[in-house]
Amino acid sequence: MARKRLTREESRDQTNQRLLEAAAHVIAKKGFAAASVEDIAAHAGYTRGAFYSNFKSKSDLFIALLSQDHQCVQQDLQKILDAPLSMADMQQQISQYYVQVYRDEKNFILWAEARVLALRDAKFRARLNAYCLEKRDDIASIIEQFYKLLGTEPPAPPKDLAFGTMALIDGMRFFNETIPKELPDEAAMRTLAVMFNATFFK
Amino acid sequence: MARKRLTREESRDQTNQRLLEAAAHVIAKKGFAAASVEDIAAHAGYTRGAFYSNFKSKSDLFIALLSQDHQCVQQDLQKILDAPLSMADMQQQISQYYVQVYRDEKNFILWAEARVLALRDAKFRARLNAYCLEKRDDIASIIEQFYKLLGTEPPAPPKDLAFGTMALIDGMRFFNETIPKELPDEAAMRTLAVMFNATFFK
DNA sequence: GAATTCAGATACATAACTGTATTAGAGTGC
DNA sequence: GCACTCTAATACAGTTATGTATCTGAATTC
Repeated sequence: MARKRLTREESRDQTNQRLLEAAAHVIAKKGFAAASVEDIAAHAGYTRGAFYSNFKSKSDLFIALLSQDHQCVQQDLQKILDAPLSMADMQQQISQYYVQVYRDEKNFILWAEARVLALRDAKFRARLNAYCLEKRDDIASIIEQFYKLLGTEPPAPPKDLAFGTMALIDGMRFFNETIPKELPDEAAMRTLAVMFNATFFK
Repeated sequence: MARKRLTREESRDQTNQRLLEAAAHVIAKKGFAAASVEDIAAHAGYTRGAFYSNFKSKSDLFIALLSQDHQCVQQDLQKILDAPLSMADMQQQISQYYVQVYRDEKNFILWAEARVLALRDAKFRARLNAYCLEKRDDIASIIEQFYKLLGTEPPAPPKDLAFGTMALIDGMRFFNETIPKELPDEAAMRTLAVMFNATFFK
């Protein structure tokens, strides 16, 4: 099993990526504030030296992490959104969205953490708001497209309805994550479907 | 201005209350993890000694704080919920609920923080879930009452619809709090009204 | 009013984290 | 293969937190 000798750039990228992965893990587990730079570096198999040589600060790293995840998710979602829309799959699209926005529990926790951070930290808030608005606009454009197809007027500005959609999805996901016994997957999905059907097909 | 001489119990209660208020302030400002016991005690005008003589730990204090706020909010909400229901005020009740669940920004942040903590800490989760279910059941019972009045079947189990209601309200509040420019109060309320009307009056 | 008890202050012993400055060692270019 | 340049390790100095153990003074009890 000959290990390839890495060039500087490859090696640096590898370290960078490992630090990001470690950060995702440690932050999801302990929370952003409680996750020390040392923790993260050690979990990636490095020391603090490596950390500071790759990132300016812990915030910096977290933003890089979120940014990477956001790009990744947006790409996946784009596929859903790009598919030509028929009224029948609206509902299916929504549940697909629900499933895909946060790929797994870890990512969900990461973004929940980030949102809370954003309440306090203006720099974070600016970043997250940008991502949030990207998503909102994507969804708003689906909604517009949908009502054009339907030939009727939307019951509220599409952008606001998009916020509503995101709010509902995020909120239900939260309950589903913290009280799965009371709100299992199927119940969450069914309720989402009922509420979205009602508001969009009314 | 003669200051009343306090009995031991009065004095202790006062300290306790001051620590709780200080904690609310400091935790909302810095976050639970970053708020040190020293911070909190100092902000209340005491030293750490006072803190440890009143609470077992920081978690302990936070739970006491949340518990107190929950009781308080539940009382207020009970008044809304106890008012006899007519179909016409359903919508008004909901926007009143929206306004009252978190009395101000500070409380909103506190609960957001708590929810994230709950994702990691089982003890916290148990507490918050209990509060959450109390609210859900209150809302579910309004919904039931409402459909009885209407003489029709609800489109989904009232308890699930209640989760949906809470999810939507919390989620919208979050956007309204972090991107007020994009989702001002009126837009948030109007969208909530549209979505709730659709699902409940469909 | 002396003895006691309890709230809260102070002192202490540790532990952990931060960021920088310096150093070692492995890629790179001539 | 020698000088150089970068990545990551190490050493260091300083800060901030934790919880306990002990002490003090004001309330309480008799």
